[in-house]
This record gives sequence, structure tokens and C-alpha cells, in this order.
Amino acid sequence: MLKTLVKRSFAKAWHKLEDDERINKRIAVVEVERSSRPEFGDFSSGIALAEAKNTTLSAHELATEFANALSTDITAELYSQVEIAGPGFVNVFLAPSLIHSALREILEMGDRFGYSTTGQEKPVQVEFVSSNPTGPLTVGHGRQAVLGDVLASLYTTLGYKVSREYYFNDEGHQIDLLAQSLWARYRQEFGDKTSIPEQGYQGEYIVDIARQLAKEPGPSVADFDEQTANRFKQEAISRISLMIKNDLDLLGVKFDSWFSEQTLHHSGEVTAALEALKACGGVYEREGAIWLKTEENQGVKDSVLVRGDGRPTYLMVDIAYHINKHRRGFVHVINVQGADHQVEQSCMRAAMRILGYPEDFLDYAVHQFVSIREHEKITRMSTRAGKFILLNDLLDELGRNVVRYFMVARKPTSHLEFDIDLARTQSLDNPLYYIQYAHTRIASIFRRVGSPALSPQVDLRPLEKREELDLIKQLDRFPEMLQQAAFEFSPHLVADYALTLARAFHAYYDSYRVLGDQERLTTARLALLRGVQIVLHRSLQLLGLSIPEEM
RNA sequence: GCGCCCGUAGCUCAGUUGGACAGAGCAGCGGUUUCCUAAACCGCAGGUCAGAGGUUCGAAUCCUCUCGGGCGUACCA
Repeated sequence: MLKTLVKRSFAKAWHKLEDDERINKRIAVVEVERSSRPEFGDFSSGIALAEAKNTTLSAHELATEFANALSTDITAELYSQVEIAGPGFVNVFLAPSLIHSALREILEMGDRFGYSTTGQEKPVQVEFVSSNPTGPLTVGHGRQAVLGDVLASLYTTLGYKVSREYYFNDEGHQIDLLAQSLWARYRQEFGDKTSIPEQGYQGEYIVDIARQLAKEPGPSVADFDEQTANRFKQEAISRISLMIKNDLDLLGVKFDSWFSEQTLHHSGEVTAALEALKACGGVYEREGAIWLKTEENQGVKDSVLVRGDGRPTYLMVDIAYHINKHRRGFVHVINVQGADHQVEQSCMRAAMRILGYPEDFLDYAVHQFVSIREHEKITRMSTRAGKFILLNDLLDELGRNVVRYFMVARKPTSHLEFDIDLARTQSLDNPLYYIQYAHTRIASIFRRVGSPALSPQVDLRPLEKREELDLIKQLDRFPEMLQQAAFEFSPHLVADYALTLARAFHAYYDSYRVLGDQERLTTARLALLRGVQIVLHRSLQLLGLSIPEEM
């Protein structure tokens, strides 16, 4: 990577200066950044500006000294030029031969380009969606599904051993309500007037399931005794789970494991978790309930773990779940959640502190909600008010690729306004197709020349146009971008990057002909296109989008 | 009231961790095709980065306050 090389060179040059008595200042890291505009070179450093006050020199004098020290690397063919600009920035222009070496590296790596060993195969879990099996997924869940999926892919690329998990809340009050709702609908199939409980589930899908159950052979069940309640609970859960899994399948999201809340109750892990918290002095009793000491542990607000009637709260069970995760050996657990769970997050972090887990064990990738805009009308999602759009309907209408792209292209912490009209009627201007089309154009050229094998040793010197060198520098940035996208939980950077790369490619394609009669030039340009193709392919793959050869 | 997120072009959003004259897509206007896929390219127009202070050599970015929007503040899950 070019930045690594430049960084090394800058550090070396700076350390030469440190012996100068006028400077005499050791600093750990010499910051290097990519220049914001072409006239400022490829990389620049503002170190002279920042450090001048610690020396007897002015910023400009210090910059001059630094630039002099750097210029020995011109002869080493690292830079073509070193400049001082503005109040004391030092800008370097990379030598073409160095830029060519970056492309050579990409050709050598091929499809492995962008992968790294940063993660050292450490086990990481990404838990996401985890929607209650009380109904089908909404578009909000869809956003989370795509974010979690891409985040998991990013961590895999960085060399972590990633496991995607879905936590099923298949126990508790909501599930009981679900069973009662299903029972009521079931009785209605037999002409009964049984009504759905207050706060029960009204959705049509419950009627469908009831209808299926009513058609099954055997005597109809007339009493809602414990056995019946249990049976309807399991029927509801298993059938709704299937709907959820089907939706996720359509979205192209696959999980490695489905964790059932029920198992935590049955195995005694909930009780054990409470004991563990007690042993660490993390709980107290008040008004007949057991509370977690959240506030003492940097949390927002204490909350109930065990109710007055002895039943554990959702939080209690969730803590048991996280103890389970820890026991399974994950060094890092990333929970993808909506913005409405902040209190729970704060409690969970407090619980982890009480139990003495490392600070970086648990992390939350938080995202804002989705609203749908259609015919100038904005619909906010609200399950309670029965106002929500199903993920399934959106997928039906727009297809996996478009839905995934729109869900991931926005910064997670920003509210996502999903413009259906745009996604629908203006699909030809959709950025997704723009990116895919770039890949298609390259594939078409390679089809024409019969996909030649391009050795990394190919002579790249004919690549001397500004656009060509710029494209290579773009490609070189890919691994850095991936790290940032993963560690900052910002998968949208990948979408953004792919769009920028596609734009640079389309402009290049229109200005220069790749296939010409000068063989050396053609071969070099094909090598460049191979590089672009590799990176576009990797980007689309990470986002879970299809990679068309033709459009 | 308190806590978290957000406020950037007509609309939807980026902004490389504090850098040098603020960027894209869409919408608007005007151009480009005997040539590797025009689902493309080029140009024009469009912004007091919500507002006011502060820190800094340097702020859309960090701090404080104000205004505006979303979410939360359950012995629900």
C-alpha cells in the first residue's frame, strides 16, 4: 500500500531532523494524509504547522527542513516532487513507477486483494435482526439485516473468524400473547366468537396460520389449557420463524446460528447469571424486585432484573445470553441494534463491567430508523400503530439488489428515507446500476480479447496519463477503506467507494481507448482494467450485490 | 426535565477522524455517438455547512449555549 510506504519515508525523514538542536523533539507518529486536491500532491503532512511551536523555527522553516530531508527519496524514485505549500504543508507527488508498483501488487493478489490478517482468526460474533418471532420482518429489520450482513463480511475480509447469529425471543409475555391471538383466530375458524386479547396480535398472517391449523386432521381443541397454550406457542413460533427465514433468504442474508431464548431458561443459565451478578455485588433489592446497579457502573439508569413476582425481565435473560456468548469464546461481540435500545445497551455494558469482562468485549452498531416515502408522503414505521411496510413487499417490488443497495448506501446513524418512487421509476439512474455497468463494460472488453492471462510482471510504463495514475491510486485506497468501514461500523463507505471508482472508470473509458494497435499500451491498459475489475468485483461481493458480466 | 442521534445545494445524502478555494446523485439548463455496451461522458447553474460564542496556526468536523427534527426515558420484548 502506498500510504504505508509514504508513512515510513516521512517517519524516517522526520527522525533525521530530531537530532537538530533547533528542533530536538521526538514524536511518536508522523501523520500522513491523502491530499484533498491534486495540486497538493498525493500525500501531505501538516506536521511542520503543528510542531513549529515546539521548536525555535517558524512553521515555514521547519517545513523547509522537513522537505529537504524528504527529497533524498526523490532519487530513490519514491517521489517525483516534494513541495512546501501554504503556511507550511509539505506535499509529495508520487513517482509513476511507485504508483505502477501498487497496481502490480493488486494483480498479484487478485481476488485476495483487500483481505488482511489483522483479525488473526479471532472469533467475532455479529448478532443482528433478532426480531421477535411474532410477525414478519418490516423494512426496518431489512436495514438491520443488510448492515449486519455487510459488517460481518467486512470483518471476515479483515481476517476475523465471524459468526452471524440471530437471537430468537421465543419466550415471555409477547409470545404468550401471540399464542392467545392464534388460539382466538383458530376458534374463529370454527365459528366461535373468541376475541383476540387486548394488546394481542392483529395481523392477517395470524389468520392464515389459524386457517392452516384448523384444516389439520384431528379433533378441534376447545379449551385453552396449558398443553394447548404450549402447542399454539410452538406452532406460531415455528411458522413465523419460517416466514422470517424466507424473507432473509430473499434478501440474501444467511445466519450461522439461530439462538433460542428458551434454551437459556431450560438450561438454568438465567438463574446462574443472576447468581454471578450477585457474587460480584452488582445487584440489590428494592420494592420486592431485584435491580441491576447500572448507575454505579457508568450506565444511565438502574433497571429491574427480577420482577416482584419472581419472573426474570428481558434484560436478565439477555445478560445470561451474553454470558453464554462469552463462554463460547468470542473475543468481540457486535450487536446491531436500532436507536430505540439505548437504555438496554447502557445496562448491558454495565452488566459486562460488573462481571469483569474486557471493555472491548461488547460493542453496539447502532442504526437509525427507516421511513418510506411514496407519492410525496412519508410513512414512519411503527409496529404498535400497525403502520409498517413489510420487507417482503419491498423485495417483491424492487428485488434484492436494489433493496440491499439503498439500505447500505446511507450512514447507519442517519435516518434513512427510502424513496420508493425513485427506486421504482428512475431505476435507470440508480447508482447501483451505474456501478454494475462499470463492471460490465470491463467484462465486455475482456470477452472481446479472450480474457488474456496478465502477468504481474507486465510492463506498466505506458500507463502515464493522469487518469490512469489516479485510477491506480483509487484502487490502492481500497484496503484502508475496508478497515475504516469495519471498525467504524460504516458499511456505507464501501458503497460510496464503489460509486467513486465507477465514476472514475466511466470517465476514463470515454476518454481513452483500451484496445488499440500499440500492443504495449493495450496490454498495460488491460492490466489496469483488470485491477479495476478486481476491486469492483470485491466491492459488489462485500455488499452482497450481483456482479453482472452483461447488462 | 434528562439521555442518545441528527440538522450540509431545490430533493436524498457523502465529507478520508482538525487541514489549504465545501463534494456526489437526482431534479433543471446546454452539449457529445461512423470507435471497446450512451444504463455512459463533458459543461453550466445551485450552499452564511441551522444560529451564536469558544478552543486552535487552521473548524462542516472538537467544546458550550440557543433553535428545529427523530428516538428513548416500562417490574414490554
